[in-house]
Amino acid sequence: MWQRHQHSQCIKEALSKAEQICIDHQCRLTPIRKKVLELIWKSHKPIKAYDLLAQLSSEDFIEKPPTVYRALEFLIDNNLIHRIESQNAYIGCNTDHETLDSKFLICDQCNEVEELSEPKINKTLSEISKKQGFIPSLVNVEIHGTCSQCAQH
Amino acid sequence: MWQRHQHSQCIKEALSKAEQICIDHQCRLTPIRKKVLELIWKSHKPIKAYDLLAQLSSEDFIEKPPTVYRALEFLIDNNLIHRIESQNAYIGCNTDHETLDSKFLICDQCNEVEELSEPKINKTLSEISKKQGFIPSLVNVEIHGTCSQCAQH
DNA sequence: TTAGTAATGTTATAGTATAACATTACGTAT
DNA sequence: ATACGTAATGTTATACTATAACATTACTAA
Ligand SMILES: [Zn+2]
Ligand SMILES: [Zn+2]
Ligand SMILES: [Zn+2]
Ligand SMILES: [Zn+2]
Repeated sequence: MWQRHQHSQCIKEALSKAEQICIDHQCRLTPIRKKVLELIWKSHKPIKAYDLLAQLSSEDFIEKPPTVYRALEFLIDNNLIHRIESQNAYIGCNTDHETLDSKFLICDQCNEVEELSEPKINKTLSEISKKQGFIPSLVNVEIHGTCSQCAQH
Repeated sequence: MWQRHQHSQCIKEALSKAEQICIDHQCRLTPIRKKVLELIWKSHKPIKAYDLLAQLSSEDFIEKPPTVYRALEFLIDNNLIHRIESQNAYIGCNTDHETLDSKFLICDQCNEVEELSEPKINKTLSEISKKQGFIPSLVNVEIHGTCSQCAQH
């Protein structure tokens, strides 16, 4: 799914994107929010709220559930991360969003997740919604299966 | 989303479909499973596991979580119901499935849910998966928004 | 029968998330 | 600088969702 890559670069980019978005949205990337975002970006696999909690507590951060859930909520609201509904887990956002949508390929073998940004999906879904007189505000697509890496082995 | 209709008909159809599927799949629609399916079909809104539990306990059924979760698992495995991931809730299946997919329009106003069966969605998603070398096994689509009924008011 | 499997009963606990209220930090107007 | 309002975090408690593990019962088919 992902070629091996300098992953620290991903984190750096995610953080600077976050800084920019916070400027645009007039909100603050506080230490907790930043730390949670970093932890989430440590891999391309979804991470669970209580795993984040555990990692936070091993550093100098408060380790109570509301802390991490608030940070997650903030990051989700600003499209910096997404929730993988089928796993109760969270992953960094890898695309730019014009609409509220999150669309993923989820490998059930290696558990890596890739975000899809094909406008064609949104277009198809939006057309079908309209045909039913339904006005969509938020789209979530989760496709489980086997990624190309895992399929080769 | 739904025209007013004789809803008892929905339940009847759901039950007879379930009977048939159990014959085909060589499994049993036991009293508990049947009761849970009926309770789910009482509306076109998703229902939560613990709400089912409460309703079961008011009748002569055992009211422990494993009971209802087992019934839900059975019904899901046989494509008789689906789980709405964004709500931790369950709803009756309204379509015939060739593949493992569940696709829904979810009205955030009235909370009614309509299952989509457009093959076009599956086709689009499957094409895009393939382009990435991804082999899909299960698709979940949840579109939140406002249904046509609610949009008129 | 009887053995094997499927389904359910039962107890306990794991895992996920939020309510409610107190406190602190920050931005801004005076 | 001070005071004020708001945003963010701290804290405690609890609600909500789901499964593990093992015992018992029901069904099926030699
Ligand atoms: Zn994204
Ligand atoms: Zn994989
Ligand atoms: Zn269905
Ligand atoms: Zn509606």
